[in-house]
Amino acid sequence: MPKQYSPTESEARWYDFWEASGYFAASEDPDDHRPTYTLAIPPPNVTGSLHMGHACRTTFEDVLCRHKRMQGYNTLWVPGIDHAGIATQVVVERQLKREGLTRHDLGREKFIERVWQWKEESGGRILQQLRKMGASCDWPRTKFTMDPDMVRAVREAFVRLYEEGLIYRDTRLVNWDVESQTVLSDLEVEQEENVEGLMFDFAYPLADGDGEVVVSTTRPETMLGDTAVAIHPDDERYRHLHGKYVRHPFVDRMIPVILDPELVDPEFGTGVVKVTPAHDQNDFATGKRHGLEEINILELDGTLNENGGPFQGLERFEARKAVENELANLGLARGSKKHMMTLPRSHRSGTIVEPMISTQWFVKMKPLAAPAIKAVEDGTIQILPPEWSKTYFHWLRNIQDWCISRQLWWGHPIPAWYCDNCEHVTVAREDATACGGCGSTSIRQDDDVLDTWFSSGLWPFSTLGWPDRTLTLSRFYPTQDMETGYDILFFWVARMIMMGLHFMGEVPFTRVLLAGLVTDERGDKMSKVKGNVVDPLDVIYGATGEELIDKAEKAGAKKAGIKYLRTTYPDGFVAYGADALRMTLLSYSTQSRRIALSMKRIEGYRNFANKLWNASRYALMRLSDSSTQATQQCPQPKALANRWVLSRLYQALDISSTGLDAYRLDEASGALYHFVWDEFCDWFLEVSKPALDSGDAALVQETEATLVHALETVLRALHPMMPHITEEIWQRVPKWAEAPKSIMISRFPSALVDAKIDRGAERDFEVVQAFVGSARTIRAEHHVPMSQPLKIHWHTDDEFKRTVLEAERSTIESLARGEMCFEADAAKLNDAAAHFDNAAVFVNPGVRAAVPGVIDTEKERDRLQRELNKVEKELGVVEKKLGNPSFVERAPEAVVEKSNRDATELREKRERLEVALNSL
RNA sequence: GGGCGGGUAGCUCAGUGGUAGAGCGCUGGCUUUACACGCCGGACGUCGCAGGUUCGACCCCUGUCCCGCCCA
Repeated sequence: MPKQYSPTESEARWYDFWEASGYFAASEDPDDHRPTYTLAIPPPNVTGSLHMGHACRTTFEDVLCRHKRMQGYNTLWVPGIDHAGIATQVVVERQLKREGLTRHDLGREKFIERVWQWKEESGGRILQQLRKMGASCDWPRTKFTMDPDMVRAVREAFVRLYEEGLIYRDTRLVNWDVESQTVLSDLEVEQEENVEGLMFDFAYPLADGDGEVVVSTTRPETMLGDTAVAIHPDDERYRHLHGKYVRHPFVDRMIPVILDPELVDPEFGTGVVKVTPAHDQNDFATGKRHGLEEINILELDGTLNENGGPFQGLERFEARKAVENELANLGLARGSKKHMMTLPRSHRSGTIVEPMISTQWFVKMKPLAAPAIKAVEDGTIQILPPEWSKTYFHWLRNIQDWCISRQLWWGHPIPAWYCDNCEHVTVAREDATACGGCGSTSIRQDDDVLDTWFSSGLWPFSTLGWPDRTLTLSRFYPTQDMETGYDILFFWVARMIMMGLHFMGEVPFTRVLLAGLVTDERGDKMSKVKGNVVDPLDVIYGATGEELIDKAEKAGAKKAGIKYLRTTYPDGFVAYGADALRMTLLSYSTQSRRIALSMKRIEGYRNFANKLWNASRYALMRLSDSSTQATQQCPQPKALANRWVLSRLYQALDISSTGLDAYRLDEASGALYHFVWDEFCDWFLEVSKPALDSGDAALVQETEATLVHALETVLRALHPMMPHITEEIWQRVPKWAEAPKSIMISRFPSALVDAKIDRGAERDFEVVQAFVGSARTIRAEHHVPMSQPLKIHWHTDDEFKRTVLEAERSTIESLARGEMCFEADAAKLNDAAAHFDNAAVFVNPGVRAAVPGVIDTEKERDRLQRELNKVEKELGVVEKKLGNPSFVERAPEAVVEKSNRDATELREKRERLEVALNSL
């Protein structure tokens, strides 16, 4: 085994081995009666390429699946990809653009063919990348949301909802993306806040006689669609306008003055509001209340239509300018001022969204939402972290109907056909050939496709065979955990719950785990433009600084982004490996919403992997000449260090299991990390050296048994988190005869068995650790080289401690590099200076020692003074507490008792230190 | 405007009603034959601010200021 663990080759080798061995596959065997554990992957976009968000989710999900699998569950992790409507269409359109073509040049059919072709070639690359993370998905079951069986599920869902009256077609004000030329759901619109805009004032002349009313708007061009001006009914200033009309200056239209207490805030602006029902949410509602005409002024591409009068054909922002100028020419402009506002932008294209009147398909949400609310209220579904339940409830309780049609070509076509001869709309599972109303064959299918999230909403059951009642479905549905980012709680999670309850009559999963968003080290969102995207594959395989910059530039990073990259990662990354990345991401997996990924932290876990590797090297070297094998039963050693390490091992396993069960993967991984490094390596391996060299056959045997058991066990416990390196090592560990072929199908170490926690051993070993620690401090402070052994004169009045220290003498002498010498006469240590030449002293609870021949008086004085200060400070706190009568009266007895013990111990220590200081 | 989350060591983050923790960084030393991706030491925090509850608060409550996110 080489000195350094190199992950790259090893990870690939073991991954291939697992996959080829079929270990990722869930069992369909009817005689397999193991409980099931199912987790459906949040299907990444087919256009996607692995980013830290995926890496993070994949790691959590893989840990959960591997853990359950090792615990004996028939585990199914369903992989898949999402067709991602707009995102994909945009990618392919961009390709066409490079060839000088648009999708219209190809036509719908050819275009869709082209998308499929692209999907076959490069789509789904992300699934290969998930493998690099170690994902143990059941790959042969991979689903694509446009696969034929998914199409069937989507159609079934649509038709059923339609038949139940939950899907309807209606004219609404929708969010129109003029660039992508499609409607967007409310969730797909982002609000850009605090944009400085211009509030423009202009006057409408009264139709009869003199006078005018002044209105304000940030979108002057919309006045072309105004069909009313509104005032508050109680506004005395405008009482004279009741029942009057104003004249539109550009189009021949009389506009009524209406009274509306809901729309108008008399305090705001002039107290008069222009009403454009076809292009503003509030105005639309107002229009409905007053029966106003809805005049659409825009073409689908954002230019003005025939209702724009003289402005027809202008692009919307040009039209804005032109309207302003023309109003000024007519003397109707009344000035403008800066105004902070919020702009609605398209999630995808980034363009400013226009509210437009349009006929679209909707899903009635209230009836679907009610059971979904209940499921979380009554605990059928648990959301973690629990704070998110509030957000979930708030959204569902105020839910609006869901606009599901999209004016795209790529997606699930809406299974609705319109008849040329009658009004009937035919909605059918199979492609319709004739009108369901009049039988005419002159029908055409709806041009639109469904919102991508419509198919994703069915994911937990469509992937298992629905609408057929398959065995797979009955066996693996409902799934258990749904792990995903909180950013799609509404988009996806809530909709899956609603759809699952509606179509399956059962929740799709019982627990929702919401992970935070991965950001760069500064806490900024990763974005290609900012150049701060850390590619998980670069972390796994390494990349030079130039490669990082090159990649960022190609992705369109701005100068500042490149600069950030250059200064933050000048040397790029070495190959840290997937296991190190996984551990890092796990260590962040807390309640926090932000995961500011730090490269140094990844390096730390890479070092941990190496530590584990070298500890194993040591263990295997030491075992090489012996027949010792790992056993499934815990050995029963006699030596203190052996008993201690096993006790600590099972303690760590307990914490780790508790963490896993509570989805606190940071705690689960942390417990094992600290056990391996701080206890197994730093103490146990060091103690094992003299033990294995002792020549005492019994001691050697039990130490070997303990060593291999602890190593083999902790490897299994670590496997869900660091699958590759644990397999690499585990394969080399000598094991019991019927050991499985892979660690990933071995049994997860069961946590706590009380008998294995050895309190006595832990307490005794702590005495040893304290003694060794003190001796080491003296050596370090006085710069005594390792080549110079210490002589440690010690004394204790505590029989137990004396027994322990005597028994562990050889261990301590080896660890501290010194010779222990018990002084029966305690007085000698009280006045160490008189009895030992140039002695440094240390004080442990109940134990004192003098180390002659090392002293540098100044340094010793410093060290003792520092220690004394610390003791006095602590003692001050404790004494103050004990001096408070209400504390003694009211605090729990155990707390008071402990304080008393602490005080006694501290006083003794203070006294010893003072004596030592004075004798210097 | 409403809601949610966060403000703890230089940095990134844990944390508990009973004397503040980790990793990295900093710092002193060390070829201790598993590991320098290491070992042994050391320094470093009035736990955002102000009140309150409590014998005791970083932790609970109220207010307040910053930062971030979501919704309108």
